[in-house]
Amino acid sequence: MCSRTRSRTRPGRPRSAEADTAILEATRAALVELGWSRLTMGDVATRAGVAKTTLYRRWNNKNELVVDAVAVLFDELRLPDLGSLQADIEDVVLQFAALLERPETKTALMAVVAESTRDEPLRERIRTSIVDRQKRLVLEGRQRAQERGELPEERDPATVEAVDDLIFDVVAGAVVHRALVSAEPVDQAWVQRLTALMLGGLTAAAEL
Amino acid sequence: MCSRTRSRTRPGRPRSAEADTAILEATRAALVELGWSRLTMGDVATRAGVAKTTLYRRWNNKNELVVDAVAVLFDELRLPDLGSLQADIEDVVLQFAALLERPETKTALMAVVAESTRDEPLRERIRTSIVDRQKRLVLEGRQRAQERGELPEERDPATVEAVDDLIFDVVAGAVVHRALVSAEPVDQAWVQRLTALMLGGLTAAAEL
Amino acid sequence: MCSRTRSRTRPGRPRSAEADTAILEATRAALVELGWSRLTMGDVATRAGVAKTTLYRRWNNKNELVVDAVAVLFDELRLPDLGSLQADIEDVVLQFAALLERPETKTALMAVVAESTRDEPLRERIRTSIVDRQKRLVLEGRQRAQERGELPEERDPATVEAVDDLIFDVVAGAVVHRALVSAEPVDQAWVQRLTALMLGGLTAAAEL
Amino acid sequence: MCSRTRSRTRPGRPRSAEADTAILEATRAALVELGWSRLTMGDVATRAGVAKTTLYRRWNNKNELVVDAVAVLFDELRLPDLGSLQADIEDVVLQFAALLERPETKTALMAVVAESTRDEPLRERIRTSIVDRQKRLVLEGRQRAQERGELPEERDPATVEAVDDLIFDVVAGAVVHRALVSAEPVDQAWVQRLTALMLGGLTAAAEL
DNA sequence: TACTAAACGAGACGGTACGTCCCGTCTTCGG
DNA sequence: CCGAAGACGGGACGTACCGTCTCGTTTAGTA
Repeated sequence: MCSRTRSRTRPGRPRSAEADTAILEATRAALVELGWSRLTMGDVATRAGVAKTTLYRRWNNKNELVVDAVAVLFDELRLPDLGSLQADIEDVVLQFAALLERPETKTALMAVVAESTRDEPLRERIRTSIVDRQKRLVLEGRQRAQERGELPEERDPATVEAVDDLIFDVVAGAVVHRALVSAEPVDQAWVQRLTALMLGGLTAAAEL
Repeated sequence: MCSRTRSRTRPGRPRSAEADTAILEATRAALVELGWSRLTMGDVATRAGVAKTTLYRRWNNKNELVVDAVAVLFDELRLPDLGSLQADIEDVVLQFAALLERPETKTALMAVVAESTRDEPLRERIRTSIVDRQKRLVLEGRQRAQERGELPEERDPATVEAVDDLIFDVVAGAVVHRALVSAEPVDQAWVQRLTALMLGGLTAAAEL
Repeated sequence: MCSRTRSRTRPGRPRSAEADTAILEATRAALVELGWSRLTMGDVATRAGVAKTTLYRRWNNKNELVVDAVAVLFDELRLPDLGSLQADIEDVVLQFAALLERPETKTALMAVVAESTRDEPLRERIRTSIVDRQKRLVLEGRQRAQERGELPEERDPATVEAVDDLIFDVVAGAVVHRALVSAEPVDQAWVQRLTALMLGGLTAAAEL
Repeated sequence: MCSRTRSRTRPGRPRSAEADTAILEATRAALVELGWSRLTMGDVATRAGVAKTTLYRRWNNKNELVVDAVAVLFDELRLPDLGSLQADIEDVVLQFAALLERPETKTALMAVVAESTRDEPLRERIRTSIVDRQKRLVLEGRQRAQERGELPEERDPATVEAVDDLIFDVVAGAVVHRALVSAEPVDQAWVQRLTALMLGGLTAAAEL
């Protein structure tokens, strides 16, 4: 009945919380300096002042470690309230672009996604640690826009979710593609065009 | 007669053309079976019935080899003429999605893009071998739509190019993101929504 | 009354005697199954149902543990009284050979001796736990033979000790070398030859 | 018919002979400094200016490497001709004792013998590389002694071999046991006693 | 009966070496 | 000069144990 039942305190020496944070910080530092492919577990361990075994006790491989190390950066994204949906979106897209410019994300993100095509647990970890967590931005933005009357209310919840997902893929995908594949700057002008295209599409679709 | 002749037929044994195609095929086969990260140069050489030296004589490293092996697949994309822009786009997007579903592209594409963030020559090779070659689809589609009157004529060439680039990043980015990051199916329904969003946005923008 | 009492019964929980015997038994079992080099402290601890800490509280390292685990086996050697020195020696040599055939001694003995060449405390432990304890057999045998008149009395105690030591090294060394280095069977015929050689040499020497 | 049939010249780059000798020398140096148990493959490779893989390409493990490194030292043993069998034996036993005192053999020999109890290929390697090669000393000694008339001729070849083997085990075993187990000096006095014991035994046995 | 102090199990820790895999280069021979 | 074969120096991998440590939990004798 009381909560003491489940795994009160595990026997043995508890894991060091300091080690966790030191490792994640070291991983980000190594990503900045070396990039994904030159990052090694041994180097991360040395930077963190930790034994290699301590890394492997917590993460099965380099990919999962890097996902966790990078995931936290995405939580910094904030949807501002600048008065209009267009402005809010432009701001958060620029935040996202700035994040993708950081060397620790730029190289790591694509690499783990590439690996995830062959690694189901990794894909799941990416989804829960990064993707799903950032969908909140789309959800928030749409809800606020509807309250403001900038977007029409859509009743069918399945349609709502489908549109949210579409927006997420379009915005995130376009920014990533622009930044990493096309290797062109994600500047204010481009962001304005992207946002206009998308909002135009949304309202046009709603009027049908 | 002049000294240029030596470049016409160099002395010694000429390079085997068969080796080239065997290597690229072997690379694709290895990608299918092993994925990017487990693919090794030695394995490709063995599959191709070729010595490792022969690989390195033609490509500097694994990344460039894989780009060349995969690039040719993208040339299969064709913009059909189904009568309406909407239908044409939906068709080519589905072709692109099918291409991304193939294991040899799925795993390789993101990986080389990831590497390219730290490797300028590789980025250049990706751009010329893959990216720029596929922009033709956007160009073709827009021109044909304008001829049909489905899209308004835009006079300023800089704007034209900017919009073409935007469309390319949006469509390619969205599909890639949907397929590889969100790991959701790129099915007819989703493609219709994407196309509608985009065309809606384009016409809305043009009316301003 | 005086402060020496604290050494009689130390405060705190006393060490478990069961643990001691369980550990030594587990060590022998592990030697049988795995041999010296694959035996690990963690494995012994698990077999004994004991924590690794408990091992290290009692023995400084693997070598000392193994010496203690094996030493007790040597105490089983008994010099029988079969009526003649030749017969007595043959019997005890065969006992010794049988002991060396057991997998827990075969693999462990040479290994700890090898380690002892670089580890003075270990050498001392081997000497006191094994070597010196078995010299009793030579001493007993010689004394009994002299009482029986099978060997002449030697007066000089230094010579006596030197000869005892020589016999010990010759017999033990020959058996070990035959069994482990030459890897030939220590059978009745060989033991007879060895014993005859030695007794012949001893009487020949005494006649000089 | 011609000798070219068997493996004339294998394809590919041939193995470096310099690497072989450098590795064996480095192994002996490491044995001197570190002893058997602290010797590591990586360290040997570094000393030899060679990659670890080069070691593993030639030897399966540390044990086999050490056997080969040490074996050559035993070939230095020479049976001198000092006029009498007793003197010859004493001399070669002292050579053997001196060899066993060298740090590279002292620690390594027992260790590989210990390992060989669980490793049949290793035992075979020890036998062919070391043991059988040194039996020549016994053979030579006996033959010369018979020519000189110091030992009676024995006709039965099986008996001859059995006695040769016995002598080998007795002498080698006694010296090793004295030096490494008893850890007492193998000095002139002790060697004289050992030789006398053995020769006495041999002649006594022959007279029966 | 409670206190105290050591022993206990469990298991995380920093560290070292392992033996393997692959890299990209080189050295040989034969075509 | 090309190509196969394969050895080379190098570097990272992920694993296995080492011997130590830090927990919370017994288990005595003592107060």
